Amino acid sequence: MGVPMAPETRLRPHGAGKQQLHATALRLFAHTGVAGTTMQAIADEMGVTKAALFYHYKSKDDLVLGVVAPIFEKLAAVLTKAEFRRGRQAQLNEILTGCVDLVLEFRSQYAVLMNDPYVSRLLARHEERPGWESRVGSFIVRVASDPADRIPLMVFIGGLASPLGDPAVAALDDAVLREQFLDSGRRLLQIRRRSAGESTTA
Amino acid sequence: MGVPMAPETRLRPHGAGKQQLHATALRLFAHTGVAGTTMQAIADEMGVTKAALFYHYKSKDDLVLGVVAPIFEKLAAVLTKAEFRRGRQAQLNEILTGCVDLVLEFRSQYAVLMNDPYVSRLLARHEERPGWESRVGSFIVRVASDPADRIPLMVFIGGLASPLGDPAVAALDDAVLREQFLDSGRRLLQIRRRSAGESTTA
DNA sequence: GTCTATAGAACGATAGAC
DNA sequence: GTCTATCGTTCTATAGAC
Repeated sequence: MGVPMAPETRLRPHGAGKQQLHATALRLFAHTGVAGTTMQAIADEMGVTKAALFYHYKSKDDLVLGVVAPIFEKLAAVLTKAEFRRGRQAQLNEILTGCVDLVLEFRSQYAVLMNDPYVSRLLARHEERPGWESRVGSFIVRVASDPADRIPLMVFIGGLASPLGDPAVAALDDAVLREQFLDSGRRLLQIRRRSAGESTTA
Repeated sequence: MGVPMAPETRLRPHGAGKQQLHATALRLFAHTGVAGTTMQAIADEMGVTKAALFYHYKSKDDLVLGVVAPIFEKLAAVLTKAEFRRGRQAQLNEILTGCVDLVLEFRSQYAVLMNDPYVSRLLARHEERPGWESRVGSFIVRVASDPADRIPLMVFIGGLASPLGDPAVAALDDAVLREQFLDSGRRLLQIRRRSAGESTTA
């Protein structure tokens, strides 16, 4: 899904911090893909030269990791928290609320982490990292050992990234978005509205 | 689909046709992304040289178009068919069944068409093409003029690509997959099971 | 229809001046 | 902390032999 180019968050050539670099890189990653975004393009967008970027990050992979690391860590936390829930309903609910919060907080970072092959391969290459894909994958397998049962969950986790690609949707209030996402997830995963406790039907 | 298959589809360096080229390119596109897949990599995978690829396609963009064109055309047909339905329920149902059929028939092509930024930009650049994104986008707007109402539909259309990334899911029978996808979509979009008629609640 | 060889541009990344 | 300049590699794409 395409992403609306932001109205140009240009910054002064000198004195730019990692904040703006992250934001600019993320915007281009979401728009052109990580592999399709060159260091030159990021530098041009910021009004600096390529060499300035390599002062802050020793490689492109390093920059990509810097951009996706925050949401990666939080996703891992959501999975861990869900692991400790007893019962399928409670685990699904934890995933539901956790992922919705993640999407709202990180927006396009969610799509980049979930959909961009460059990121998947980069994280898998770093063996220190647990490899988020196998992490998410093995979690899903535990929640739904039968492959057919995984489908709604995977549709939801993957589908969450799409709506925010629509500018009109992205402009909605967080409260409205949260309610819509949660409702969609509850219907898809067939979750009762208040199932926070540990008692489940399973 | 009346595709003229050569009686002997051998995979050795010489004699490989566009069939194998499409299949090989698609596999790499799905795995590494279009921007991250070089002509060299495709050639290596097929056991031929780069130059051989440029005999069949005059450019990389041309190859990409060749790979995604079939599903692109069919997606456009699904949208057109849905446009002629009267009532929101009937339109949603048409989209639901059409997209599910598309995913099952084209598999990873669906994910590449929907998720890869290279493809979106390529199709948008060709003004002869309607631009599939604006096409899908404007259709969604017609079905759900309120942005908040679009969310479930976009979650579904975008989310359909995810489950088939799991090998265990991809190995399931088409019939099982179809049933799971349709059930997921009906719950998400709140579609009655037999809503083929034109009467709706709206 | 595939090969070898290569052109010309763009890539990630580095060195050294300021 | 950013610059200019450049290195070595890889990219898409082409030319010409077979």
